[in-house]
Amino acid sequence: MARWEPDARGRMLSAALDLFAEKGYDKTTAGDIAARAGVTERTFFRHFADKREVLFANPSPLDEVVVKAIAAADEGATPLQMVLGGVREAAVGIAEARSREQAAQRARIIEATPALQERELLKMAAMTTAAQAALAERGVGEPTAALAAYSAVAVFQAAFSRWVSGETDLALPECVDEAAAALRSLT
Amino acid sequence: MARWEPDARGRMLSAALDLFAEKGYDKTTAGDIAARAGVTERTFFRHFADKREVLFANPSPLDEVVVKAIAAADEGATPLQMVLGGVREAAVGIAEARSREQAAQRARIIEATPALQERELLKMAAMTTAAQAALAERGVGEPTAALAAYSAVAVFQAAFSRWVSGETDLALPECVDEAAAALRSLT
DNA sequence: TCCTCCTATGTCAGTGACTGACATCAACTG
DNA sequence: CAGTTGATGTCAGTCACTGACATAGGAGGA
Repeated sequence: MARWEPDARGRMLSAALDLFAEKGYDKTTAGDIAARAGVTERTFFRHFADKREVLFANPSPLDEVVVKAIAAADEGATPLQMVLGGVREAAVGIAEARSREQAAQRARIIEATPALQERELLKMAAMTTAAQAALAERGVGEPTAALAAYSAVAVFQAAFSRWVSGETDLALPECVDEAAAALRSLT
Repeated sequence: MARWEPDARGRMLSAALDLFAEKGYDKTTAGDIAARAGVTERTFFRHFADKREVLFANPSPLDEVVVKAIAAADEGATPLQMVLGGVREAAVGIAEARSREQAAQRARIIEATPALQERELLKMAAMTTAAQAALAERGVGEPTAALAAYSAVAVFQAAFSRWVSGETDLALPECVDEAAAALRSLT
């Protein structure tokens, strides 16, 4: 028999979600999460760099997915198409990992907490920077790369918030397509 | 004679800048800043909501400037022109309040510290949201308002980073014009 | 002039996020 | 079977921040 119950990380992940939904992020201490997961606070901080990260821990970070997709994109594609393709794949990954309801609950928690919004913005900025670098790798020049990355991330955010809102029956990747079309129709 | 030296806030502001530049943000405690300014830590937190805010405390927040400019914009202007006008005025305000060297030092500190990047992103997001709302007030419809606000803020960021980089002799407002032109030339 | 309220600050105790150092012990490895 | 490893526990410590209460100039009125 193992010395400890397996999957401490998974238990902490769901304990955190539950507690944040029950009491709110601010009123939940790291110790609360650890206790519900049956570990100590110290163990919590060994798995997550800080309390916020428990909400942003992804098995396959979006940056990586986007970067790989850009590297693998068709030669003939425009820069914007390359990033949008990457963003779409990230969307597929998210939809596989979480149900819409789970994503919505997470979004509600983040929306209620400025500290979490900051972290989300940082992740999005990281995605933008990564996409920009990946475009550069493909030979895209500088004003274009930045703008394309920035716009595609904007599309992703718009699509995600629409998907989560429940105003549409579309799946997340289709929401990305829809938002990308909206972007095109502005030029 | 006054009970305390006047302008405690101003002293804390410059003490913070100095210490961050000397030792770095992380190794500077709120108590250090307070001590150098000749006040107590408690007083520091009465003036600034948190340690990061000391770097983001603006006499006239950018949001307000942008919102006012959008409200006062010409009837005939396009949404993007309205926001760009607001962003340009914000640029004028910044250039009046700080020298380029001061802005560059601040930018260096922020760039070295993820926690500060998060806060900056939050401020930019707030500016975007405010601009979006101001556009709505002027009757601009929804997909357009969001995109225009988002793009104009992107222009602002590009302009600011170019101004601070020292690669150009242009003043900040002219950098905004330049970045806006670059945006136009993409469509 | 004296009294009173107001305001900016000081003082102090407390909570919670995180960190470093060290101990423990099942499981693996040879 | 002895040694090593890895995930965890334990504990003490630092620092960001907060609430409650005390203090004393200064402004304004009686």
